[in-house]
Order: sequence, then C-alpha cells, then structure tokens
Amino acid sequence: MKDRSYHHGNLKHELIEKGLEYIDRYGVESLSMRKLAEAVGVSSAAPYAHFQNKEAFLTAVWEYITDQFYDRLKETEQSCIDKECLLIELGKCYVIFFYENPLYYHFLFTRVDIDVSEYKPFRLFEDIASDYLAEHIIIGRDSIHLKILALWSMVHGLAQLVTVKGVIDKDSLGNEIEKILSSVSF
Amino acid sequence: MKDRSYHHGNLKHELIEKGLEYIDRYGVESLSMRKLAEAVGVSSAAPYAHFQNKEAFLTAVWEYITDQFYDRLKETEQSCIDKECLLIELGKCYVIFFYENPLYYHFLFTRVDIDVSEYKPFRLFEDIASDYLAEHIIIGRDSIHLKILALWSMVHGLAQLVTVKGVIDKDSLGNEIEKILSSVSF
DNA sequence: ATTTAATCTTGACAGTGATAAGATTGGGTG
DNA sequence: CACCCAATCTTATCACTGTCAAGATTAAAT
Repeated sequence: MKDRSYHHGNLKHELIEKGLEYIDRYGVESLSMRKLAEAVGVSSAAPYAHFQNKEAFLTAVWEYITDQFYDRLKETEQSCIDKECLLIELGKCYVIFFYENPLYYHFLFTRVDIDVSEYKPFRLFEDIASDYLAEHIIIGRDSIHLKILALWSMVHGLAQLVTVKGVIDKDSLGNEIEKILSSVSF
Repeated sequence: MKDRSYHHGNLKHELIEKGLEYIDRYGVESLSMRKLAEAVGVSSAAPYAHFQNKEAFLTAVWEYITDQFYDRLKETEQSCIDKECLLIELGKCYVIFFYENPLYYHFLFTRVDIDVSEYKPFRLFEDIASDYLAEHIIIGRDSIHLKILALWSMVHGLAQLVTVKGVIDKDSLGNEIEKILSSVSF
C-alpha cells in the first residue's frame, strides 16, 4: 500500500505541507497529529521523531506560513515600479494575503509570543512605512513612529475585518482596500 | 463534599463563568468540558444537559464576553462629557479592553461567523464614528463610510498589536493609544 | 399526591497527544 | 566490502478528551 518502505524520506516537510492544507481548509482546531500521520501514510507516532510535540509542530507550520507571508510582501516591494504607490501596494498585499487565507490570520496571530522586533514581516512593513513617511510628512520626526504604528494597526485590523461577513464588497476588493487606505492622511 | 445536592441549581451560569476564567487565564485550547465540570463540582456529563456540545458552550461564552465588551463601550459613551473626545475615548476603551484580556481578543474574533450587521459592539462604534466624522469632515459624504472603516480597522488592529510584545510602552498605555489615534487625520 | 420534565450520575465509546520498547535501514567507519 | 550506529518508523499502551445512552434524583406542575 505504501509507496515508501519504512523510511519515508521526506516526512518532516510533507507533514508541514499537509498541516498547512488542513489549517487552510478546516482550521487548527480540527488538526490532529494522527490524522496527519495517516494522511501522509505513516504510523501515528512517526511525527514525533521530527517534532517534540504538537506545539512544536504547529510552531514549524507557523514559521512556514510566516515565510510565505514575508515572501509575498517582499515580492510586492520588488515588483513595485512607482515608489509613490509602494506603501499602499504593500498594504493591499498584506490585506489580500489574509483575505485569501482567513484561517492563516487567526493561526499566525493567535500563537501568542510574537516578539515584534524579531518578526520579519513586521520589520519589513515598518521599514518601508518609515521611509515613505519620512518623505511625505510635514510634522516633526518624532511622530513618525506613531504614524507607522497607526498605519500598521489599520492594515493589520483591516486584514482581519476583511474576512468578516458584510464588511467589504468582495468583488472590488483591491480597489476597496486602496480607497480605505487612501481615505486617511498621515 | 458537594454543597449542592444533586441539582446544582445554577449550573449553566456557573459553567460559563468558570469557562471565562479558564479562557482568560490559559486560553481556549486548554479548556475542557470535563475539567470545567469538575471545577464546578459536577459530573463530567452534566454540562450536556445545558449545552448541546462544546461548540455550543463556547458560543454561549462568546456571547457573554461580547456583552461585557459592549457594556464597556456603552459605559464609555455615556460617561463621556466632552463629546469632542468621544471617538478617541471609545477607541481607547476598545483597545484597553483587549489589552486587559488579550485572550478575549483571540477568542472573540477567531470564532468565525461574525456578521457585522448583527454585532452590537461594531454597530455602536460605527454609529458614533459616523456622527463624529459627519461633523468634523470636509470632504464629500460618500467617503464617510470609508473613513469609518479605516478608523475601525485601526482601532481593531491596534487592539491586537497592543497585546504583542514590544509594540507599545505599557506604562503609558492610555496616552500612547491617544497619541496614536490622534496622529492620523480623517 | 402523583405525574412529568428537567437535571444530574454512571459507565461506556472512539479519538486524541504522547511515550517506551523494539524493528528497520541508510550512511559512514574500518 | 562488512560492520555498526544513529536516525527513522512501528507497535503497543496510557491518560485524557468529547459525547452519548441508560438510569437515578428531584423541582415543579397538575
């Protein structure tokens, strides 16, 4: 039945991918190590050779998704020609990423102990916002940090609200986000 | 051992309260019906006389917390003398509520199917923001809705970011929030 | 006082995370 | 090449979970 004999060869990575699939489809709650193991064609205790426990496994998945998120942001940064639009494009990317995978949002930001200074996606956003605001802002420099936080909060909050029924018109998502972000002046 | 004989008398309500306590202290993940039942001094199947299943129980707790949240906002609205400050005070209240109970935030907004038009706290916020912006805004009326959404996103996002390590200086929380919210013009 | 319906207990079931003991095997050593 | 070792996987097994069925207990309605 099993195509791989005893040693699976690629178990760790395949577990993470299957885990992703489950989270994306059903949410974290209904993810069990055993079902995952079975889905990959391996005994129920096999995963514990690669992960200390479920928590550790979920952390691995967490890092995996974080990387995806970061890559998307980075990609947007690099493909944006008109630097005037960069910040808004980045915000759009941020929001759309979680709109496409609402369960990712919960999963990412529910795992508690994020330390902001270590979290790459946040750092990227902060850097870009910082550059942008430094050029486009009239007021004193010390308020830049506040504005970044305000902007970030907005994008972050919007990323979640967008997944809530009735908040936004789904058909014109990209435009809506752009309009919302532009309706505020920093 | 048990102070109540057979019929507990107040089980439903007491379960919800104990559930709250658990969520607040350890998070939803480590909440089990059985432990809850034991903590309240009742057999492990007793809760199921009052709740169809765990999901239904959590929904009840969800509604309970939602009410608390709403009451806090409502209270702020009514105790605010200077209507000029109302919006910011409301935002502060919103954020501080979840700062004080970070696990509430996850719990409230992770339970998926919120319908915005039915969710009282959101409605209240929207109404107040609508009134405020209608008076303080120069631009066309059709953009008010956008600005409300922007503002709400900001407060909503901030409510979560505030629970993340390193984002904000905890000592001056109230002031910080006020400064952040004020750093943006709508 | 008797019935009735609500409430609670006991005992069971399948599914869960996790561990210990042992089987299997690929890769490096001689 | 043969050997061994450490990584990997399996097979029990455990305590715990959500949930249900059957029956015990009691508050409330008749």
